Amino acid sequence: MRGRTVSTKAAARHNRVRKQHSDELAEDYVEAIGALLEERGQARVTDLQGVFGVSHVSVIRALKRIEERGLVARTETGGYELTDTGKAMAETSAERHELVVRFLLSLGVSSGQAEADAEGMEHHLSAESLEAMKAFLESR
Amino acid sequence: MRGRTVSTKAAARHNRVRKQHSDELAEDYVEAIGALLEERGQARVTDLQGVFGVSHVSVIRALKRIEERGLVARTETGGYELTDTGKAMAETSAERHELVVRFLLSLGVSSGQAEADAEGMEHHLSAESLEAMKAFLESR
DNA sequence: AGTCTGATGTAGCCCAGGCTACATTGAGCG
DNA sequence: CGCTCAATGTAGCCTGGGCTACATCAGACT
Repeated sequence: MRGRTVSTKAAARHNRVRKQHSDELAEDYVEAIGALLEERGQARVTDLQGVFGVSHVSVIRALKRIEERGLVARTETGGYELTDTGKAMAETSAERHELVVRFLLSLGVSSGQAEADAEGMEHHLSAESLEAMKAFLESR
Repeated sequence: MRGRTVSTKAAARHNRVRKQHSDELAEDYVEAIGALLEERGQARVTDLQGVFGVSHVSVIRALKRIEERGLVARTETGGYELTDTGKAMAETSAERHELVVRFLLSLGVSSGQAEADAEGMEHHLSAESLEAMKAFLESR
């Protein structure tokens, strides 16, 4: 039942997961900004504060770091827009999210739970696993 | 293709994911300690340092927090053992890990990648999704 | 006994992601 | 014109998870 080995490979995996965590926030932000731009035509600090349920200060600081990474930029009107890199990331992110949700739904998971689980999982799936999920969806 | 709504529910999900992250380390530690105890009969700071590839200081601090949460306890000989709560968590954790790996393998994901992805995903799956995966495995 | 080495622990630093409390700024309105 | 209020920004603090550098401490081996 157990079979897992306490190997040195665990260290590499552990590091990979930590790195993924540091990317999650950036992905969540570009995804949210992309959605806000589509729905409301603008993405401001206050909007994002509402989305994530954190203080406006946390939003500002997060945006600063994400701006430094070249994913978003300020507009003249005080809002935020996505750079090309940001747009690409938002698109991939949204597609991946959709895929994971559809996959979970096809397994019989309820809609709300599929959304919630996808939110957590989506940053930890390799291209290989995503392809496998896609193939599975197409094969049914 | 998009369809996602920037709802207030996003805030709740976001918070849930953050909480999961704070639990991940604890789960990883009890899981590793469980495996070490099985394989070597002891779990010391140095062993865990090797497992996770971090400094012994990080291990000590993590263990301190985990000890405060009642998951592990010091042995007379200087090592660590699992409390009943810790044992239960380690067991669930290991079973869940196994399940996720088997599930990914059954989708056709390669063994190494399944291991790696499971490591990241396993902390973000609800009981409902895990059940769905189990059902899927049994139905084939 | 003395020394050397591995394991453990402490002090103190960094960064990210939270927070509250306090400024500033600008738009709308009486 | 001036007031108010919402949005934004700054200062400064907390926690968790990293780190290096420096102390112990115990056992092994001359």
